[in-house]
Amino acid sequence: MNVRTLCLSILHEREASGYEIRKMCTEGECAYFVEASYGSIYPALSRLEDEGLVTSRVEHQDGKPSKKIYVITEAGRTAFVDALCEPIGEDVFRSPFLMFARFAHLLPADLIEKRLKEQVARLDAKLDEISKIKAEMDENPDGQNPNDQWVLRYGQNCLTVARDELTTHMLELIASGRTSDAVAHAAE
Amino acid sequence: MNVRTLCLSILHEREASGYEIRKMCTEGECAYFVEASYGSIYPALSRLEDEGLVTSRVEHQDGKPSKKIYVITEAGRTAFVDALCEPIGEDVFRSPFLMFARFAHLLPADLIEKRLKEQVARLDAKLDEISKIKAEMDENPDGQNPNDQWVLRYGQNCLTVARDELTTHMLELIASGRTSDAVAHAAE
DNA sequence: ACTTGCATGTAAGTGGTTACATGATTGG
DNA sequence: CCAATCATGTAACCACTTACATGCAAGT
Repeated sequence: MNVRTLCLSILHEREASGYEIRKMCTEGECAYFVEASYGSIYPALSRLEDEGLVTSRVEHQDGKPSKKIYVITEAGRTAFVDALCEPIGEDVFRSPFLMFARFAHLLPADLIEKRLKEQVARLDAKLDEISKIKAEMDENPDGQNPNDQWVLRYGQNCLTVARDELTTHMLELIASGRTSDAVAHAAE
Repeated sequence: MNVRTLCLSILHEREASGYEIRKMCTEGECAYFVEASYGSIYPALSRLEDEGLVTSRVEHQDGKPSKKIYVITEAGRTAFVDALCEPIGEDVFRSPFLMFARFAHLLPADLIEKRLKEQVARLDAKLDEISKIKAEMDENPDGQNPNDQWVLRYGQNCLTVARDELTTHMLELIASGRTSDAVAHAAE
């Protein structure tokens, strides 16, 4: 899932500027399974333009800086569908949290508790975001991507079990941690 | 979760060679949430040695090439615990599969079905691996990491919902796809 | 004869991120 | 007055992957 294909996927649905694409990645409907920074989006877009997969036009706005709006071409649509037909790459799940959990017993119990609560909060925040997007989609269901609901529900369910796992089994991890006595002792 | 910390985490539990560390990442108990290649492990280990966080000894074997076994030092253990105390980085979930699902309606129904089955198979394979590791741990429960069970269950539950989501809602995605008639029509 | 597994390592390439440079406008 | 939002872009850097180089032994 390179940024190039990501841009094509967004432009497949609507025209957009680099700035808008970035926003969609961090806040939009697919925020929880893709991400990209300006430093990768802008070069990707100009490369796509060189290859004729998108075209651009500059739109002047008053009060705001002008923006460069990219539109996908027929060649771009074809290239995107071709990319989708390729075998699907492996999903990547890299979890600093699980690394922490695996070695929690080395740390003081109160730190473990703090980190676990932070993790729950993070999952809740993501779940809230998905709910918000779902609500928005219910409000104006005009000609939108038919599978967005499907993807959103998938994410919601995965995040929900993760959250539930965490809350119901928190205490076990905390209990594995060091008491403040043991930590003080180790420090001697 | 850089490879450096990954190496420290493994060496914290047992001494190992670069080759063995690689195997643990691809097959071992944490295979489903970390990964690393030789090209990153070997340089990381020699850098760790330069910094005095690990030491190494060469072990000659007959019939097999000699191996360089790395052992963590006290400084290494401290550095690792210090790293664990840092705020936990965000979990990364990059999903080419969800990108595919989101745009499945652009593709022929039979291709969608094929890809979905592949994805189920992949999830099943990962679940099998976890079960196998769990079984191994039940067989010889000698002084092993107390939180491995916790992490394994977490992964198992997350993968299981993903699998169940997929199997129960497969047909919706397939139905959104193009019939072979429509595809033939589009090709004209 | 060929592949697989064991074992170490390097060099080139990739696919990004972070930080910087720039600048106008709005809101607190 | 400062921060944030809108908006584009580049350059330096980073962490990692892929492919290559090497070699021996056991299994198929």
